[in-house]
Amino acid sequence: MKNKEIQEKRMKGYFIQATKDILKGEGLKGISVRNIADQAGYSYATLYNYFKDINDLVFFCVNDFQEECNQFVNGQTKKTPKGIEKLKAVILAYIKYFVEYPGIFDLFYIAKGGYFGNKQTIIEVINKSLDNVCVNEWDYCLKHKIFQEGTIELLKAQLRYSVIGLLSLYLNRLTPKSYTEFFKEANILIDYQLGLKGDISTIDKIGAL
Amino acid sequence: MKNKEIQEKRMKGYFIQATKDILKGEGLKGISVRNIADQAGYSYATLYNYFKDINDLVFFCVNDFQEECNQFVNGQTKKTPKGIEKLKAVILAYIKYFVEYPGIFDLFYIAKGGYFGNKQTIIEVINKSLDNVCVNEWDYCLKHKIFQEGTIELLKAQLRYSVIGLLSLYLNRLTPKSYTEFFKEANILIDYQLGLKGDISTIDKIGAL
DNA sequence: TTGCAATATTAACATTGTTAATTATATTTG
DNA sequence: CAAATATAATTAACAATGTTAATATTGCAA
Repeated sequence: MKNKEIQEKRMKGYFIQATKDILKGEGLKGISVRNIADQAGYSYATLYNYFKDINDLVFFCVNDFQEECNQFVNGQTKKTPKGIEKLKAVILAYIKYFVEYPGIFDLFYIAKGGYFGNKQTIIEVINKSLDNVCVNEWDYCLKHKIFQEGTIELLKAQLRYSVIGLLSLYLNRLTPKSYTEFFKEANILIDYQLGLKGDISTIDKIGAL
Repeated sequence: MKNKEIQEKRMKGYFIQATKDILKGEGLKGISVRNIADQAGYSYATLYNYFKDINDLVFFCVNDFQEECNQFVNGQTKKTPKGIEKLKAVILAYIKYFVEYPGIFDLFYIAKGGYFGNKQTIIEVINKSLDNVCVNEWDYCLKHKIFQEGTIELLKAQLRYSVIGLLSLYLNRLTPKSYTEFFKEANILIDYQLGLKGDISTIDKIGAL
């Protein structure tokens, strides 16, 4: 009974790994049952012994990618000293992660979840994705009274939405046209929202500076 | 020679109308060559006599929908007196339009443009979509010095991105779960960004209130 | 080793976009 | 007006997709 479970987990792992590789490489458009099965070294129908359908499989990757994203952001920002500037650096690193892997952005924010009303946990992960990456920084801001608690909630929401929108337009609509422009736009936006670069935005922030 | 053009335009119109009807009804997932052709009263292959491929056809709808959106917003807000409150009302109406027609949101912001590097004009329409809807209000704000010019550009960008992000999460990920919650969230967000509801956000806005 | 249960594979189907071959329609010309 | 030609629409066909059913293979217990 235990062996069975181990083997099943292993098999699932092969398919999930194959799916992740494809997503990071070719992106969502490279995803197909046959492609995944090929990459995993099995026949396409075998996949259906372990996953209800292809969406079931694909959305298994979300947790892993969120974890990877966290580590990526950590690596990029661990030397940055705590504070608003670090918060900004974390958000920019988060953005960079998805620019590097647009397929993962599609998976998180673009692909239709459709009928995974059951997979509420995965939706939760996606919804809290940016907050999750920033959690330590927000805590720091709260502890050091850089922002008021209510303001933090507003900023979280605002950043969550605008980061998604920014990435959507860039990855989907090539607007701005170059990465340089895009990155500058991201900087301006975050600076403005966090009250950096002389553009003092809220009374909270006036107190903080 | 002229007849030919008229007829061709008419034929294109039939397919475009069919596509628009499907997008407004079933949404993007209802779009298929055979479905469109059925609705238009022709065979599926006939479509290829008038459009290079299905994307070519679909993206023809963008202009019409943007126009329709403008009128929708106008109808919803024409009695609102000019000023920041009207700007807010316009943005909310814009959001409502896409909630009513999620398929159009998909078309504008979610569907992959992929290889329409040529269709730059359409990307432009999409990118300027919200600015376009708000143009009169921004003019009013500028003329009446409600915001400084630089601030307006920042606010435009910020609103553009966050509205797209907000709609993405709601329409794609059912977050927030109910329309009521979603609408409240939208209100809070816009209030905060525009400095309404006592949450004075920028020095500009302090001057304006 | 034989028989059974679990698992993997091939075959098959329906649906997609797209192209080629064919038929029907319109237009031009004698 | 009738025949020839050009134009436009349709059907047939193909490759790729997701998914299921039928078949083959494997691993294990008696």
